[in-house]
Amino acid sequence: MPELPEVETTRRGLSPHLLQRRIERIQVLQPKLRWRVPDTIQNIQGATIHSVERRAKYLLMGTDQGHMIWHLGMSGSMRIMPVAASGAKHEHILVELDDGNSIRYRDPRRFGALLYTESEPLQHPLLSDLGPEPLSAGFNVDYLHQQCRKRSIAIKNLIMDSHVVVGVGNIYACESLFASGINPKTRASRISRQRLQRLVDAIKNVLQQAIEHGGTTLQDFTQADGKPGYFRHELNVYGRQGPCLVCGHDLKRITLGQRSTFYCGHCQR
DNA sequence: AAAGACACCTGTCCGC
DNA sequence: TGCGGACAGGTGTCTT
Repeated sequence: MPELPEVETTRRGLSPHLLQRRIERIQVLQPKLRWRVPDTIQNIQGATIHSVERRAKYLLMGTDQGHMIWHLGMSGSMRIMPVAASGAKHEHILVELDDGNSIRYRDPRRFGALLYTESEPLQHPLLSDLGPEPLSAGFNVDYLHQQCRKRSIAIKNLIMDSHVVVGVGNIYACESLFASGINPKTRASRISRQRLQRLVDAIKNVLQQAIEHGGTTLQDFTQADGKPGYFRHELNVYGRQGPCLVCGHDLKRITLGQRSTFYCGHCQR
């Protein structure tokens, strides 16, 4: 579920509640996530949180006793709640802080993760081979053009490949391609540099707008304070059927890379 | 090396 | 009301 804007929204919501807080206790109620939560996570008990960062869709919490690496998978969310608050269904991990608050990690489908490392988290095998951040200067038309050379895959699949660029999931891939007028099935190598420039701009724009709206809530996602994200109302093609909002032709729904893909056959060529 | 299929898990929705 | 099937925001790993 959560794509980059939802993870960034979560990071921004959590950060002021966590910085300089001491971790009193970690309760792992359900260790079976994407990977089993390591027992070494308990090493972090008593540590003080000094950073809350994001890389791709991973949330990184740094302490003086190692780093927590979180992933929200398809259905994960994290909230700040009083330690005394009763638990909700599918709340798998509770991190109790020294101010009476706690982080509540909830993830019905359990595709998410909590890992622990005492090394530099960016060196972790899961993070070390990732492509550039989409909102960074390193993600530009020169880079994308280079990545598209000799690639026969559909452009949508390419921009969803985290080795090419991180953070672009199914919703924002569809929306970015609509905004740049590119058919999602187009083979990457056959798109002109000029159109790739439009795509780069669209990806940055869509992600930035989504962050400003607090992300997209379809079912599970909540911000750290429990509110949903409001970008859903801004979606032009994802999850829609019927007439295109721009030209009025019927929107199409196909499957690409085993993911539902929404687009307008008239606006996107 | 690249591309595609599959697995992991639970909940929801739709048709019968 | 119940049941079966399709589908859902991700991504590492395995097979072609």
